[in-house]
Amino acid sequence: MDFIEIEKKWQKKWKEDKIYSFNTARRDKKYYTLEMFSYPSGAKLHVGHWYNFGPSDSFARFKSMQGYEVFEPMGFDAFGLPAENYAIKTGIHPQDSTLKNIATMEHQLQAMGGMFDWDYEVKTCMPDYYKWTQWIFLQLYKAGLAYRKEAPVNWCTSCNTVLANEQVVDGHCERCGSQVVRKNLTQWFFKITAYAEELLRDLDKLDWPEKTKAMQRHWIGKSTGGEIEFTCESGDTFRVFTTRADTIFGVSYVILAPEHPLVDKLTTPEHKAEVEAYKLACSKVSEIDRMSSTREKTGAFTGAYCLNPVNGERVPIWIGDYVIYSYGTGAVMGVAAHDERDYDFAKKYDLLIKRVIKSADGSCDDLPYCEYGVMVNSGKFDGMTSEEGKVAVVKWLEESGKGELKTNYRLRDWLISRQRYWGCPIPVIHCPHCGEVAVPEEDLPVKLPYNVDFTPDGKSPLLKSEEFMNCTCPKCGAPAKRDPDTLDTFVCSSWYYLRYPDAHNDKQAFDPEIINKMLPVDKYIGGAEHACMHLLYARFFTKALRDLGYLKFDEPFTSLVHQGTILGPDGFKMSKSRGNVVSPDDYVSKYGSDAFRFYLMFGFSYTEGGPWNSSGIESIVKFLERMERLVLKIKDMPSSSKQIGAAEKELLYTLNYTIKRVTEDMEVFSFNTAIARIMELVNAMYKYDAEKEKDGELMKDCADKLVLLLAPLVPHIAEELGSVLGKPYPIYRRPFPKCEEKWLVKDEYELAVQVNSRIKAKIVVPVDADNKQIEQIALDCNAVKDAIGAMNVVKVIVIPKRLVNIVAK
RNA sequence: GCCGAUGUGGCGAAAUGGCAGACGCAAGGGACUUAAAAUCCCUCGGGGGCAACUCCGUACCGGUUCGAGUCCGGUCAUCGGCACCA
Repeated sequence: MDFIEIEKKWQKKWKEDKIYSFNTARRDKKYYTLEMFSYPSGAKLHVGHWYNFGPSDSFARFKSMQGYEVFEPMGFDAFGLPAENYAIKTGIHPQDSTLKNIATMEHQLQAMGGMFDWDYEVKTCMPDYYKWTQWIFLQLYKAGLAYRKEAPVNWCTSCNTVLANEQVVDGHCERCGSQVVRKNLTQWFFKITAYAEELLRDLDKLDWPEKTKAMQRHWIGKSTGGEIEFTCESGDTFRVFTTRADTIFGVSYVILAPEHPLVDKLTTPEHKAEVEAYKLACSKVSEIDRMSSTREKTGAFTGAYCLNPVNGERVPIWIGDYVIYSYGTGAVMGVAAHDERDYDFAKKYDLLIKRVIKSADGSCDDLPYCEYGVMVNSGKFDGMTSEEGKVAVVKWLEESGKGELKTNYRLRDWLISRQRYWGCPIPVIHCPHCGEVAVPEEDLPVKLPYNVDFTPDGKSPLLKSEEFMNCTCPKCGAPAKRDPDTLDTFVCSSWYYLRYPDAHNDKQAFDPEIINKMLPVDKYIGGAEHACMHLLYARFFTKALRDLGYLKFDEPFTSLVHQGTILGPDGFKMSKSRGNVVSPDDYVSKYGSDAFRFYLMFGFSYTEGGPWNSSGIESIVKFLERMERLVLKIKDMPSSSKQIGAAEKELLYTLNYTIKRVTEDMEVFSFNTAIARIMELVNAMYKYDAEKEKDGELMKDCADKLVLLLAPLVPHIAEELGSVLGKPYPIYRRPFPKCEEKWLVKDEYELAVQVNSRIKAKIVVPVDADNKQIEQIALDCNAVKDAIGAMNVVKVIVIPKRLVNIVAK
């Protein structure tokens, strides 16, 4: 069989017959399978795309054969930084390169032979899509979920431009090598923190990998404690967040983040120079480095003091880079005796270390003592446990308005504005009279202009486009300016799954009636690297749009699977710079798309991935040919039938066992074991074929079922074989074989007998034997008797279907 | 650094706490063939033994259990994420 030829043949026919069109009349049987859409940064599909889409498509076909009306759309996440950088380097416009890449990828995806329904394709960079991205932004804006505030960006002083984290290498600009600093700009945010609690709580109802849920939980980072107000000698106040209010009598100093707005005000003239120098140094250190717990703690004294609200002690105010402005209140109290970091800091700068917690049993007197214990040197709280004290202290402070119990989240609001060209324009107008004004919905989309100078020179590229920037205020009609920033591409990808089922609606982002039937997504498949960002943002969008009345469900993705990563043959992540990139095209053109996806499914554990190794693909081709020879041979057999004997029973057992296991394995994306079972079936059929007398009818039934089992995995080959056998077309609409349990029932089975956990014998027992009988058969066995010898049997453990373990001494 | 994961033959990998290595690849041997390819059959973790058999073996150290690749504690190594790559 020429795989390449039959793939062409069936793809042509499938396309002509439009067999993969989603049947909207069967929405009640819908199964929405979604693969994370691709980013068209390279011109071609890479192995990772194949590994995501090929097996997922096989899963979708499996669901289809189970009677579901499968919805499997495809599209492109088309805005983003790489296209812009490519343009800066080559002069090719991002729109041109992106659309060209998309065209190539569409072509390749079609050659893959997936059951994607292209009628629902979306491309996020097209106005008919981003119009609705802007509309959603406006809905969130009107609901108070989008706002502006100052936030730091990576800034290259030489290129005079904002840099993405990936463009910063060891604190220096990847393009020109100069030092990168952090600089504050006014930026747009989505208030995802308003949903922190629900985003955390609803994780419990999702069928997602536990590790992904754990990562989101940590990312959201809920902690309960108290917010406590300190008053400075200058009269200014600030708040600290602490989970250990029980240690407050031991405060040795407080630390503000270097970016804290009070710093400039509080710093005394004699400390000004030192503080300024320290702030500058901090602006050059990345946040990841700042959070490192092994890095030496540094700080600078402001010269100012505040008062400890519980005992009026005079406390020095420092700044230090281990305090992050965006987390909590951007200020912490330092309790040197009971916190590692604070202890190191106090030792280094020779600050007060005062013990206020003792271990409950007095067993540990070393400092720092970071465990819970009993309060001492704490006035009226002496003797109270930490657990009680951390609440009691805050409640006491609450009476004087100086404290409150508070739940804090590590989760920060989502920074969505980018000072870049290739993204979705933000639909806001800045009017000198009216201030911030939302673009009226009827004026959407705010189109991204084509002719824009996007070379980096310190300004948002759109700022340099007169045609784009100048407009009139929708409220007062005065000349006004558009917002020059574009949206983070994660905004575009946070709702595409809502657009797919109603992709061509030009009146609305989506028809609520349709999507409330089509969503949530039943199976979402994509990389684990999205665990915290994309997957959290999409959940946030769903919840926000639900609260705005558009959606009737709480979560976008009921069930989630992460495919693993295919690494280069050297075991490292594929990258051009390493030169270890494997191109799927070479294999696909040589062996065909079926063989290639079959190999991807057989050679790796789907959720693990691993280093690429091409040696197995030839063997896959051999297997497919061996299977084909068998089917064709059976086709020409006489249809004689015969009394069911031992050989037939064995074949029927293997057939039905295979069906059962393949069904279970496909359900959980265990493609490699499903294929292993199918290989066993083929081996069993060959074995039966060697019998002198055989049942032609049985063989034909086996062959038909074999082809059906293979249909999701190698769709073109199965379609061809199905057609050769004279079976109905298309094969993916035929029911998946069902296991007939009666053939799995055996009269007896073998199990192992251990003596002191070492296998000594194999015994055969009747299938209905109870534990007592099994025990007796085991003890009667000669090999077991020899092994026990003169010892006494202490205990016999019988695990039916598994083994017997005899404990003897 | 923090968070999450992974570690099993020469290789890809299987194993609801129950016979480690299913299914394949590679390798070796054999059949068919004038020959080759293709195909088919057998062997295939390591040590010891003529053999029956026996000992060791799932990164490393320890623990729980009749029984641990699997559970618990610790160590090492590798990978993913850490908020402007997506």
